[in-house]
Amino acid sequence: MSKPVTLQDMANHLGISKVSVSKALRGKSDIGKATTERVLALAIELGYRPNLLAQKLTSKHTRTIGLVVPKIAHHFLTQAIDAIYLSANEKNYEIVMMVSEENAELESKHIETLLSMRVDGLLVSVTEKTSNSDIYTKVKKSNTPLVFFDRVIENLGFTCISSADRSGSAALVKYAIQRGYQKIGHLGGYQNVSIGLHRYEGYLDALQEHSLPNDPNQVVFGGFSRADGYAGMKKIHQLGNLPEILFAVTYPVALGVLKYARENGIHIPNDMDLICFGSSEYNSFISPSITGVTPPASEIGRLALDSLLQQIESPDTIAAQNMTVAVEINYAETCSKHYVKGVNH
Amino acid sequence: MSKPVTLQDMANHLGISKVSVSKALRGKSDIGKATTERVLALAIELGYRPNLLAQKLTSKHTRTIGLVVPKIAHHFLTQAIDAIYLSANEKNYEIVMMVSEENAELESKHIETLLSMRVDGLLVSVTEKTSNSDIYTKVKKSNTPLVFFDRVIENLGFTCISSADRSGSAALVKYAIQRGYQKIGHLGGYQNVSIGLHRYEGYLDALQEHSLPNDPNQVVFGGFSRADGYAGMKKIHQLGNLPEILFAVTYPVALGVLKYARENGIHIPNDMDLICFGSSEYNSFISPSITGVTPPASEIGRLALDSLLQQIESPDTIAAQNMTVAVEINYAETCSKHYVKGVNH
DNA sequence: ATGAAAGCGCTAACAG
DNA sequence: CTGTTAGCGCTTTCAT
Repeated sequence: MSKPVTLQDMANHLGISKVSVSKALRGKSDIGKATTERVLALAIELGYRPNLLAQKLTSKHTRTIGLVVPKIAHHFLTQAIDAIYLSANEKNYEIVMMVSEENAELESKHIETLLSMRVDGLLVSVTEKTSNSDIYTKVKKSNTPLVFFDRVIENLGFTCISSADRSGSAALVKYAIQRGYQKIGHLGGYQNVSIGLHRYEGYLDALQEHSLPNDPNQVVFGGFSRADGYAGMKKIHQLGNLPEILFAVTYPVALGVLKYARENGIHIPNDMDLICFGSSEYNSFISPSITGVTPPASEIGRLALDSLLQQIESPDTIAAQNMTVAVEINYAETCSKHYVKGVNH
Repeated sequence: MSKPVTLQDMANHLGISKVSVSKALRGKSDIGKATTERVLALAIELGYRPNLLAQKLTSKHTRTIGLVVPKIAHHFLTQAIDAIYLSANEKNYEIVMMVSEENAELESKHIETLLSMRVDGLLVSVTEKTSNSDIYTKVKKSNTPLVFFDRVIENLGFTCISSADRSGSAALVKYAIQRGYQKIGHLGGYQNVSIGLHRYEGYLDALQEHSLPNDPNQVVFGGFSRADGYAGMKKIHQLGNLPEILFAVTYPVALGVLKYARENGIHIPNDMDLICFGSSEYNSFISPSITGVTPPASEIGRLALDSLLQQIESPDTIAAQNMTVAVEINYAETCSKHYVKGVNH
């Protein structure tokens, strides 16, 4: 194992001190031009590679930011992560990503590790089950800036960047109502998770605004995965009395609904129609393609990073600003059964 | 900014030396039980968090492995990455992932950075365009173990783990032939990329085995994305003379074909049929769902990591073993037009 | 323009 | 059982 070349090695070669080598390498103006050039040449010749660990140990900032996500095989997150990496790269920050696998304990452990690595800041999207916020208290104590994105925890004193879950859901459901649907069901997410709660609230807002009854029998809560959608739809089916249209809390949940429906002879959109919060890059290929509201994942990722960097680089500016990013309805094959004059797009 | 607690801080508090604190924290047996407990208690009280940078600088291994991928929003890679993270976590290694964005220069830069971080090993899937292998020569010189996975570069002396691109493609195309298709086209990938080349070779193998002519007019090469599939299909269409079935080098390419076909009144599978290498978790929802061959992404990820860790942990064992993982045909709606007795599954 | 000294936080080696 | 010394590779400060 050929040991990596160090500053001292180069200093020995050139018969100068390692301090001079260090300075030359960093182009400090107080080193002779000739010396600088000799150093640079030798560095290339020897394949010198600075030891980032040592550098970071020395300097007070690490230019590293920690990213914690519940999983990566998830359309929204994948896109957001992509944007974060891209953006970080431009700004010369390194990202260390850890995956919590929807496991709250692992999430804590990862955050601890990241703090131990002395990251300059943290970007986190919480698990479905995070309830205990001890770890976040620790983060606060450590004085490390943190920004929540997508699945956020409010009121902990950290910036939260998420999609306009409530107003977006309301807009979507209102659209369905205008389209002529009256009996609207909801397959909701866990209510202790921000997106679960807010999307449900938006659903209620829309019903209320149009003075439609809120029938608890038309609402089932569960998780955010395809399996949850399947199970939820099963419940609704077994209750008898299908809604005219069902609002699913996420795209995977909607797919689960589609699957259950297909297997049980429920025709979508004829027997029951479907809308959801979220989408997929493959939506236009899916049959029926699902009308829904799409959160701007990349933008959320980028905003979260920007906000974090701002907090890192100018810690004295104003405190945490929450931010909500508008969503857009994207029209597809579902939710188009009832044509209503003037509302068709 | 409250400075993090250090060993020295704790030593001062307790009136002992920092070495004792360090030992106590790590449960070394040569420290008194009483002292150990006092240290542990204080550590919790003060919220001591070891500085990983310092630890890693000291110890010769960092238990960190670098992962370089061309992008993350890609079904296969997403799954493989997932498996790698999961597996690494179990084995107590940290993953530092960097995204090359299909950019060879960025790829080199990332690898340099990772080497500077003194990762114990590297896992890389190369970009579509990687041609210059200088950086890999440097990696060799640095004596850092590296394993290529999925998109690999052979003959550089590194272990390569990939799916059985050639035999899998051949098997798929042979299946189509048995099914009765004769005029088989190919939308191939760049031939300087391992998967592009091998899948094309497999296609040729199948034709040859069945003594079918290899008509260059039925083959178009390009990239691996949906846009490439769209463009490729356009070319084939403009050539007139559609194949009976088209073998697409990747799933996204197949989707591009689907899109072009839909927009141009070509009905799949009636006017032309389609098969591809790869799949998506959404395939069963897509219309028509595409018959193809699915590489075991998770397994490849896991194998790559295992192989790397083995090289890291016992460097003296035998050299790089390439490995190819068998793929399975997954039957869907395409490639089922010609029913042939005894071949239907 | 150059370098000696000190220190970042931690651990290994050796003494006592 | 506990502590001293030395050093990981680098940078900052302060002489020269």
